[in-house]
Amino acid sequence: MRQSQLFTKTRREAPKDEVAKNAQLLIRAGFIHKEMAGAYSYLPLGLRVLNNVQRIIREEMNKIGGQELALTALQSPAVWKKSGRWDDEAIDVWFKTQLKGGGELGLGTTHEEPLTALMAEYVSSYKDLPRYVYQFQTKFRNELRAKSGIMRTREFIMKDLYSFSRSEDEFREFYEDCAEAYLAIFKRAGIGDYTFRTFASGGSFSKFSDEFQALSDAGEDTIYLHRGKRIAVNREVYTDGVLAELGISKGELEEVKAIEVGNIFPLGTRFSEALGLTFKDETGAEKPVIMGSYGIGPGRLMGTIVEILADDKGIVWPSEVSPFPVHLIAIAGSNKDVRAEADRLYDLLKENGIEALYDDRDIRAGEKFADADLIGISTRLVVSEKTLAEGGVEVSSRSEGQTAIVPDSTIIQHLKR
RNA sequence: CGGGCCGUCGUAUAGUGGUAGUACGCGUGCUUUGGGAGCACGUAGUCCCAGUUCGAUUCUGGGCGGCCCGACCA
Repeated sequence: MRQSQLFTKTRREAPKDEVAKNAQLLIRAGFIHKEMAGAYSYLPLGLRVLNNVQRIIREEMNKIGGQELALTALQSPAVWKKSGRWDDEAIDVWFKTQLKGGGELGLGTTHEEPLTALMAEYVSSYKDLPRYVYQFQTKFRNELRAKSGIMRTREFIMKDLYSFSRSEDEFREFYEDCAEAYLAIFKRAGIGDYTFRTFASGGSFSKFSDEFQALSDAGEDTIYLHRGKRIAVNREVYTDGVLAELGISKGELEEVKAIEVGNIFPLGTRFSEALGLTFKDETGAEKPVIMGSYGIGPGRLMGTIVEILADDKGIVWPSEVSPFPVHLIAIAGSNKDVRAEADRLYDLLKENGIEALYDDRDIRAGEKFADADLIGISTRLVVSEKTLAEGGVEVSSRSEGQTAIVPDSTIIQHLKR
């Protein structure tokens, strides 16, 4: 896309009401727009990143047998009353409203109840299991305090997958598969080196759960980390008993701040029993389905990437999530040859299926470079009088910085490598 | 929900009980053109409602909104 046509603009300064690095940079670069506290719109560049994050997650979920669907955000109280979670005592972040004709309605905070009820219509035999179902859905949570930019908002998209298994062993097997898939996701999203599977509390549903914690001072959580063994423990379950179980001791652990980018946990039969999701086993006995729940917030993951990888000049997107694979910059001034060569290159990239953000604007070089650094597209191509004279294109990566002149006859090969 | 701080052009800031200033942005023109250019002219603002006052952007009260710390966070 031609940058001259992009409706967003970069800003030199961050708005004073944002302190979080992720929000400051994403707003300055034109990726997001704050509508109100805890609610951000995604602008063209931001949406492209969000879609890339979701694509990675979708691919990895499909690999382990996930089936995608989309449940509604509007929630009927009926199913929640069955599980006892309609009560504000049970879930205090409900956004509730009324129908015109009378009757209550909730905006989904999570989707265990409706999906369990839905599955009950289709699952009746052991032959119908196991099943793994997920969605990307907007969640609404009336947080007392939204904070940290896009990390903790009142409206956000969540990938939530639910597993439906016949036995504890079958559940366990998928649980571990999913943990592996999560690590693959965070690796592809560029924060693999910083992200650790972390032993955590199971809250009200089970004894334990696993969080995926990305090391960052911007994090809300404190974890105790054994880097060598890549084992981590959330502070909330940092007890001698847990450490003994994991075979580690306090002395070998470091205390670090981290962002929870994913969480997987067993649900047992808590919801299947409440909502009548059962199956008949081989002997004809009726049994409740064993469930698990697996969440990742794509928006929070996007914010985490910014928090961890950004430098003093701006955002640094890993190639798989970069809004465009290539940022093509023309330093033309009034030189028509440079302009023509940049146009030609832009078309060439397009013909080869490489989408570029093409900075064809009539502004000075310094401003283009500053904007490119801020926006953070992973690969930069520069065309100028200098590169024209050298018979090539200047290529550099946002993360590493060094530049190289690549002959324009081999540029496509070079980029596809 | 407890505590604290804060609302001034689009953005960031200064200032005042009596005509609201600066920078960036935006517009026009000329010059400039590989790291956020220069000059000139122009554009645009005191969150809302009361109260005090001759007069409130400034003081007082209320409202709305925002941020931070804590609590909370399947």
